[in-house]
Amino acid sequence: MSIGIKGLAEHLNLSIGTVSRALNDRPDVNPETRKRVGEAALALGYVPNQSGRSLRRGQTGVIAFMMETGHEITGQGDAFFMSIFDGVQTVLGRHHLDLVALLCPSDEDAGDYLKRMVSRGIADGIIISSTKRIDPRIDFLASRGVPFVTLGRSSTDAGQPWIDIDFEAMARQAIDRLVARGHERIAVTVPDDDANLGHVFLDSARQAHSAHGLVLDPELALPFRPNEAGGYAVAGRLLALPERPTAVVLLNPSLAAGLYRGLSEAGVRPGRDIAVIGRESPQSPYLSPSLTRFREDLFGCGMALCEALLASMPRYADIYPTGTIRRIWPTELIDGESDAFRAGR
Amino acid sequence: MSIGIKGLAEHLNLSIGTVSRALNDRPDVNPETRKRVGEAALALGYVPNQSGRSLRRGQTGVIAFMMETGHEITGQGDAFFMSIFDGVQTVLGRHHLDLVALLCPSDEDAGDYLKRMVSRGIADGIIISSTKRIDPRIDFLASRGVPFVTLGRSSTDAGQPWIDIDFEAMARQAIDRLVARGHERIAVTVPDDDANLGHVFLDSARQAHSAHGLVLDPELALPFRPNEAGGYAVAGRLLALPERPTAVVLLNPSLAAGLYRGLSEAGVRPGRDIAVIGRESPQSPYLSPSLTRFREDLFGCGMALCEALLASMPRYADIYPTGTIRRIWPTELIDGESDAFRAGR
DNA sequence: AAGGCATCCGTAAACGTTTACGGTAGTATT
DNA sequence: AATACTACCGTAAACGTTTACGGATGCCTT
Repeated sequence: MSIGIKGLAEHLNLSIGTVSRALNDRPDVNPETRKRVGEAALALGYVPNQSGRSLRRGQTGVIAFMMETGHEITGQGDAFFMSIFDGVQTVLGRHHLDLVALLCPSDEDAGDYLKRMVSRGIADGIIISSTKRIDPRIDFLASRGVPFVTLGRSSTDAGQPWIDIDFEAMARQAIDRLVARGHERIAVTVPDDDANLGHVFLDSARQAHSAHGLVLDPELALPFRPNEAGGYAVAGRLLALPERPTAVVLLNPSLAAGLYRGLSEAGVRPGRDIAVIGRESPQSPYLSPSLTRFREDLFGCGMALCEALLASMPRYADIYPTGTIRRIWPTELIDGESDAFRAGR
Repeated sequence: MSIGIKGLAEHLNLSIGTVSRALNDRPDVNPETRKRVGEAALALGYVPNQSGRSLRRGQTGVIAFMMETGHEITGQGDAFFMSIFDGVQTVLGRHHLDLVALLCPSDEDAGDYLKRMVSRGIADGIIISSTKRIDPRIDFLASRGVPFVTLGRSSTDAGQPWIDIDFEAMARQAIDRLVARGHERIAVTVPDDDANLGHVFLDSARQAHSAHGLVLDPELALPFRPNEAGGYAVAGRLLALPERPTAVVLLNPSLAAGLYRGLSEAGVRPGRDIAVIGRESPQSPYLSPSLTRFREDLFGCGMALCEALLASMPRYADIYPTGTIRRIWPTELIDGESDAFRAGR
């Protein structure tokens, strides 16, 4: 098809070795020759064949981010992943690495899919997200020796680096705040699958309750699907409870909009009739009444994630601090009006 | 690192050629040998090196879908891309091909990014989405000879296959319907960039107006950002118009929720005070009053997209109909209450 | 002037596959 | 029994790079 390094070398009356060195900015090549080669490459539209290069170098220059299409990327928090991608790509850019997303079909087992992609050798390192409490992908990647990092902890531990948002602090702060305002029946939301963050959040919420001498009614742990419709459904379930909670904490960014819609249809107004604490999303700044919510520096989180990955790759060991990086990523509470409602005494 | 075909061959006392043939299910190899090889491969955990294979075969077995992270994947219609992915992957699965997403950083030129990815040889075929009226990516891919298909037409035409949603019909049906209900001041929404669908939609809306002896007031073409906040902004701009339109047509699936929110804050109720026609999104089934909206079979669209791509690849020429496929994908109007409002006589 | 050194470049092997070709058996055909 | 065919397998070249090694040239040192 197009020209290779061989054709380029012939055209320049040089050996392919020299051309390769010139293109890769290696030391022992005449600056003038280097210039000639560069110009000719541009003129002839030469692009290195990545397969040949990967074969020889044993690396691809690509980092992969795995996500599942069935879960609706967006549902997990809209700008959430996009912001993280931006952070990841910022770091990758410094090393001439690129990012691709591995899109696991909804009807396929995530483990099988990952296995296929890894055996394709599509990437030098992998980021997996939405970790489950028990996540076979982790053991698999570890056994294969592929550098990887997880966004989210897991009880499946292979000693890999991870970055995770501080859901403990989130639960504690939310509960503390609500209890201080007189609430005793506080609903919390939990994912409807084995997502690890759900377990972390629920455990912490329970602990925070007992720290105040309260106990979290199991009935008040409402399962959700991570999208707007899921928030709407939560509103329905919440209003249908025999003894209505006076407050609710939303674990997922997408829920607030749907919850607001569901509540408003029932004439229940956040901040006046019920206290709501949620998470930052593209919609949240526009919600009315303004949402009291947790926000994270997701761009920074993406950067940290990427740095943790690179630090675990031998090739970049000299650039990034050694040792496996594991960080709990801080979250910040933004005051709004949605939790202004105080429970009766 | 791990075992290669050479080690496998030594372990079996076979030549690498035979092992390769056995693994690739080629005819001239003893069934028993084939079995032995397969078992040994499994036992030793052999996985073919994709770089070596690609180098030799000249293909990667991967199809790439390019999107821009800056535009917020979700913003362009949430489940929109996810449904399309599902369709694409269904077809790809039939040919042992896989899908990856190329995530162009928001701050990088889409053309440059694509150029890098193509030169990486990361995929055998490329799908590009969100085509612009003038889209340099198209010329580039054509000049490189990479098989590709676009989701969306463009005035940059390189003879490539495309699939595009029927925005003409959408504009026509919406305007016809609204005019029939007495509306004469109908606002339409258009993307705030050079997206091709914006041009198509606006042109058709104009034609539909003149077919009824009306003219579309340029002031009523409201620019939008493709997400919920964009819908909210549209509501604001719409209500601020000196002479308020009696109807509005939303081109993007994400707009309706934000628009509803904006309108409701101003006490304006869709279907009672203004007619609204939008597009299907994950939220739309839950909106109240129910949204009159256009819906497409996006799963099927993804399949068609993928088939159009494969049909343009010599390798699959015998499986898919020859010739470059270009299809306008039908859209369907779902009745709701949001456009019940009839303009005065 | 002979040796040493630096600079630049060519040679060839290697990365892990695939595949056209030829070779060796064994079996069937004349 | 010579021939032809089939079934299976090994050999080796090829894909497009990178890179260790050595060779050639010219300059500087003694």
